[in-house]
Amino acid sequence: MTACDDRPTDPRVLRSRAKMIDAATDLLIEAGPRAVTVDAVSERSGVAKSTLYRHWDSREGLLVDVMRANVPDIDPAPDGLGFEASIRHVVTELAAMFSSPRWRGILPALMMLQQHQPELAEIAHADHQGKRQILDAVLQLGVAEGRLPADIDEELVARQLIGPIFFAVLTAHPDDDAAVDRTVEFVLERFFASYPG
Amino acid sequence: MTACDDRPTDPRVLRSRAKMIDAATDLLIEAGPRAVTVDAVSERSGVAKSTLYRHWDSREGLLVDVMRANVPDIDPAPDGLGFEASIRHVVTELAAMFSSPRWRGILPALMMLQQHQPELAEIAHADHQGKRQILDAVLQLGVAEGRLPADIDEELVARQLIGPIFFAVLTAHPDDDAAVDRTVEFVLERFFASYPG
DNA sequence: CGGAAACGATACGAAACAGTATCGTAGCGA
DNA sequence: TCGCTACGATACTGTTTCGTATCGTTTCCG
Repeated sequence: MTACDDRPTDPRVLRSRAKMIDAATDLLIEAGPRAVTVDAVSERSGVAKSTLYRHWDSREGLLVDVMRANVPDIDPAPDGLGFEASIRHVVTELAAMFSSPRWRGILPALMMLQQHQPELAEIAHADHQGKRQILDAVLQLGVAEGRLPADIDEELVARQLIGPIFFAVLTAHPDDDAAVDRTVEFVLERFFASYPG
Repeated sequence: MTACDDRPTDPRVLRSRAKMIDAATDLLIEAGPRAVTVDAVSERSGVAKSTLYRHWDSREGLLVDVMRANVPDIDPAPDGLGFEASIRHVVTELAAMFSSPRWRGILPALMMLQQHQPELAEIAHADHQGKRQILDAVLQLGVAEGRLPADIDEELVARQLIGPIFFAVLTAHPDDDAAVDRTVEFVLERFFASYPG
């Protein structure tokens, strides 16, 4: 008997929960958080409203789990790849994450809602930290290889690498996917130019 | 008799309009766009609901004008300042804009709402273009001074300069104002390092 | 197979919200 | 001062939305 095994294993629970989160996610992407109403989620998912309230005690709670379920993961850089290839890998991975239509549709809502909902702010912050950890590992690899100064400020470098891509995604027209690719190339080019090997 | 002088000059119109936009702005900043309801704006502003519908034909229209009224202006770089001082000026100005509590409270809402409201997307785009024009002028000054290559891609450089600041504002904790300042310094430092004079 | 738990369907209440309508009042400008 | 226009107050309709309650049915799991 394992401790803390309070995860639901009943397939009925998992099924209905997944259906509702999927429906809510679709609504969120299609028409924004305003469209994620209890009735709309119930209708779209085919799950009864009463069931929804058996899983969450309010609409807010559902929205929190919708965000949690959609925060994307990225692959950390494989071991033994070397600094330059590793950082290329991570930045490219991050750019792909930001460019994915799914996350593009959700991220702005998360950025806004987190302002007035501490629970969502935590999710956003945890996501941020998770990605930072992966990037920091690569930067430390750069230090170990003597390519980066030992006293490098990882936070500032992270902003320098991710900021332009983040900015491009939130401002560029949705059809202009090439913009992000160009930005990635430019960012990396300038990064290596300023920390020459 | 000037043509196209259809701007309302009646002080009553200007007064009530300003009151409503102010109230709506406060609500938007305090609790997000969901809180900007017709009744709430009416109550908070002290202006009757019927008057609100004399000015706008829907809640959406009001929200559009709220955004329009709050898009911040920045000072363009003064003439004769030279390239390096000019770009410092513009980037600092942009950072101050992003850091202002007012715009910090509104920008995320604009970023989100623009996804499903073309009118707001236009406002965001026009704002972006306006700032870009100011920055581009400074970059062209750099080209004229021989500090930047003539074939410089202004869009990419703009993202490089603004992206990290934008990112810092939307992710950093609201109380950490110093983070933006550090980012500005770092961005400029690296910019001048990679385009040495 | 049989009990327990989850689900579906639906109805319901209360409040919020958008938008309309009416009418008397107040303020502006000519 | 006088007419026109904007405004305030308020009531009202219809819809949306949240959240609760009930009860018969299905589904899982031991």
